[in-house]
Amino acid sequence: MTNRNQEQAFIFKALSDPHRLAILEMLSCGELCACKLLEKFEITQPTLSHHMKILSEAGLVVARREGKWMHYALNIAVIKSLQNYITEITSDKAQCICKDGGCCQ
Amino acid sequence: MTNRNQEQAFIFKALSDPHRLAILEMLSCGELCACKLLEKFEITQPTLSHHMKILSEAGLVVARREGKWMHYALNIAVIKSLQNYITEITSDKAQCICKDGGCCQ
DNA sequence: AATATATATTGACATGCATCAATATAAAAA
DNA sequence: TTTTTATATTGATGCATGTCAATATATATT
Repeated sequence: MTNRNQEQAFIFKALSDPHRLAILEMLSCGELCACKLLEKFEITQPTLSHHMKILSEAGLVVARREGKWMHYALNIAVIKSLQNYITEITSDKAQCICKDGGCCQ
Repeated sequence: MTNRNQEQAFIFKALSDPHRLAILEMLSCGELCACKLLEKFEITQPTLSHHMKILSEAGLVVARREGKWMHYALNIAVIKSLQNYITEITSDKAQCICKDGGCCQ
């Protein structure tokens, strides 16, 4: 269990809530104000703030303050990196434990 | 917040544990026996069984019994579908809430 | 300076989760 | 049929999480 697995597990945890997935979806074509996100969900403002903190700490979104307002945008680099990680760990490799010989044959 | 988001959130939750990511990685080049997985981690047998159940229920792995032994393999279709989902929700779209006009400009 | 507005933090609550020891089940071997 | 082996289930424990009401902070407006 590598460090990389732990880092990526943390990012997957941020993605493991349907509200947060919907938020990312809303950000997919550009930056949005928190107030705009809040309009679209049946959650309170503190709950939205909590979700945005989790997405930010995972690096999935970047936050920008503009006066009173917070603007959030996708962090495409982190998303692409996650995609690469999924591809890597699920692709066949030359060296692999399953080629060590069996314990139960 | 669509049904799709809820389904995929469930899959991301299965991916949000470093042990489970390491298990998927071990399965990346072929089917493995539970006993072989167990050898490689500092967890008890019931804990491994718990993790395999979560991965199975998420559809990420398929289980096959052969006598006393359980063999697990990646379910590539579900993994590909997850990849597509990530791409979809994070790609720019023609119709998007962020083009509705602002609440805070 | 006082007020209003947008967002963040705190504290509480109920639920969920990773883990283990103990036990149960399933299948093979003796 | 009894024993052994591989895996699953149960129950308990400590910790994390999503949610809200209440409050605090930050910024703009008057």
